[in-house]
Amino acid sequence: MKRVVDEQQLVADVSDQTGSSKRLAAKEMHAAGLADPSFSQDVIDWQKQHGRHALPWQNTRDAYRVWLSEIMLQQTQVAAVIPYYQRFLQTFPTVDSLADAPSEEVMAHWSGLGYYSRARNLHKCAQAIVAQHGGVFPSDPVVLEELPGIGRSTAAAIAAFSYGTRAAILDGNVKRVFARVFGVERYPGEKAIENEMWARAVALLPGTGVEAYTQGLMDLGATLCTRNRPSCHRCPLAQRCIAYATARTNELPVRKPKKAVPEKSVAMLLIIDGDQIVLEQRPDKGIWGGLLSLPEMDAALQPGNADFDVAVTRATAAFGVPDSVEKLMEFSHTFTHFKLHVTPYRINLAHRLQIAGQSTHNWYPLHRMAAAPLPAPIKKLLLAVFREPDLLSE
DNA sequence: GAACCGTGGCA
DNA sequence: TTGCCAAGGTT
Repeated sequence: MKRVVDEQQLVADVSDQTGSSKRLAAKEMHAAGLADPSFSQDVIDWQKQHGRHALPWQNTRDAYRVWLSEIMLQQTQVAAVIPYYQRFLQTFPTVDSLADAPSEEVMAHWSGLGYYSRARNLHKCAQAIVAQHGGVFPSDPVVLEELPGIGRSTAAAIAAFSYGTRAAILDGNVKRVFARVFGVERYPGEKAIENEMWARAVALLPGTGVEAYTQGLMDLGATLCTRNRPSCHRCPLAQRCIAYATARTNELPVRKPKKAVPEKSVAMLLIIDGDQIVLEQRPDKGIWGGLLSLPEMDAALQPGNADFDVAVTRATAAFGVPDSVEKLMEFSHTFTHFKLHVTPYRINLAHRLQIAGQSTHNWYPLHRMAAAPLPAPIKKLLLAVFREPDLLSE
């Protein structure tokens, strides 16, 4: 009798999009009938036979390696991560070595991978593991989730792969698989839909074998249940998939509602003296946070304009007297949420000042560009200027 | 809830 | 070429 009451309460909890009863609701969903042991069994059987078993971060229970891979793989595809993961691990083989490393070296090893707050949080997290956990990653996802850069899904993945802890992930792969299998008709980014998916993720967990199950869900999403042209004929879940049964794999999951992206413009200065160039440290907040980049200027200023000359003089004052200013080829870089137009100027100095600039601006030798913690498009620009300076002149 | 935070690949 | 997307987390 009480069970019936609980289930009715559960329905209320699930439809209630606010409040702190989400996880309780997720557990209750199990009793409500979302559980289905054959689901996890099908995933596990498929993973063992057809899943991926040779990725660089697999076949280990070293929580440091698992953690590193999970952070790198956030919003990033496997193929892009592999070379970064291998270089990173070679330089920082243990959590202690990473915790002790200088920030600039950590950022340099992340340069080009994007979402740089991940690298800063990674460094902070390594130091927290050493300082607060004796250098050992916790096996409890609730404890892991307290660490910087680790959310609910990443905590579960680390705990499952490192320690076999029975915890549910909910990443882009799982959302896509669930949206199709269960015929979810609304955008999975919506909070209510995401809560519903978390409830399913928890209810569908296997009693044992959470490692193969978790890896299987990821592998299904990455190799069969892809965004375009999914390979349903090879999918172990096809016979229970609503999208497949109704020929709607192309419509599910529902796409994120798109919005117009704003555009910004900026001028960047290549202040050059011999084989050295001025770089500035960007603040942690904002785009390219924590990386080195070029000094910037208002893009509205144009050469020949007096204000332009004033701005250039001011920007270079700490480093020397400008001799020539040459406009280089403009380029654009599109981010997830805005488009940036860049006008680079090459400035040669007539007189290099000996005094050091502020600590945020420093001379860098050109031969160190490739190893510097620079944003990808800026590194590309500087390497191009260094190798083929004439190609970029206007 | 919504905005913010990168980059490279691919259709 | 442009648009869309990929093993999310933080503010």
